[in-house]
Amino acid sequence: MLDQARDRLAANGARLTPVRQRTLEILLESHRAMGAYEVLDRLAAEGFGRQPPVAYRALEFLVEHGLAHRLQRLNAFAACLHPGHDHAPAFLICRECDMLAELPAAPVRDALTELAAESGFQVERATIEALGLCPACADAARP
Amino acid sequence: MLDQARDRLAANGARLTPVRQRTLEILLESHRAMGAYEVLDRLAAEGFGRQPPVAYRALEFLVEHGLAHRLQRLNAFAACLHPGHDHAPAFLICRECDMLAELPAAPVRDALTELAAESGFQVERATIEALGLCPACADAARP
DNA sequence: TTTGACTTGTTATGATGTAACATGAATAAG
DNA sequence: CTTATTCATGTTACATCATAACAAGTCAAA
Repeated sequence: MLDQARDRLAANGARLTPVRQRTLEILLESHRAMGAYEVLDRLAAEGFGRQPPVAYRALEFLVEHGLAHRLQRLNAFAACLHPGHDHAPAFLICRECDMLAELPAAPVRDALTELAAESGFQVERATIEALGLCPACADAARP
Repeated sequence: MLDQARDRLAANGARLTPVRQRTLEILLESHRAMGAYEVLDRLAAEGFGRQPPVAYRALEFLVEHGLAHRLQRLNAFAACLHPGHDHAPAFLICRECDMLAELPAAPVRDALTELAAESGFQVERATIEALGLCPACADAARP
């Protein structure tokens, strides 16, 4: 896995330095979603730097090169535009103006639940969010 | 909209107090995704408390009662289990053990992109994450 | 009208993330 | 080989997001 990673990086002119490699190893070994500070603790314990940017930079690098993923958690709020029905919509968030749209996403959600069930995973809550351009900002961006 | 909200709450034995109502109004007026501290600034400027819990409590209340949504952002990392193909999988995250699974989600993603396109929204990146129980933890939970 | 549940506010702290700068290592140009 | 340049790593300091624990006030019902 590491050799494979090194090759991919070399092809892109990027290097798998010690911190980066160790960071990747830590993620691979854990097989879990890890917070940046958890990774940082491990790195620091092994003699690497103990300040947040050390971990964040290594992680960002791995994500940039397709060797790791960044997962999500809570961070912003918006009024529900269609209260009343028990709904769990998908969100469209404009990266320019932060405009928010809610999309009925029951089919998408059901597909996901079913797909997960095939591997024995019980979905309790699903997050479906898209980042992109709303019609207005897409128009404004066009010449 | 507010009357409707008040009715819904009354039916549940919950009250739309001034802070809560104003918080909902702020979200509704903005039509955007807002950070909790942004909401807090508005509340404080209007004579409500100026400490974080004031906003977080009101927001949490609205979310609990289906009047607002909580959106997401970056917060955790995991090794990519299938590097190489240009892929943007869905994630299954076990809430018990943080185990992570990647699911090929191209169909789900395409459905979302198409659905969004119907309202003129251009999807650039989509986040599909499910929280629930992995098979092992589901077994452990069973008696 | 007093009890008890709930609401609002506070202080304090924890958790997450980034900007800006100094130093050191690797690579490429001469 | 040596120098110049780029890239990596580490630091300090700070910005942003979130919650725990407690005190005081409000409201409805017994």
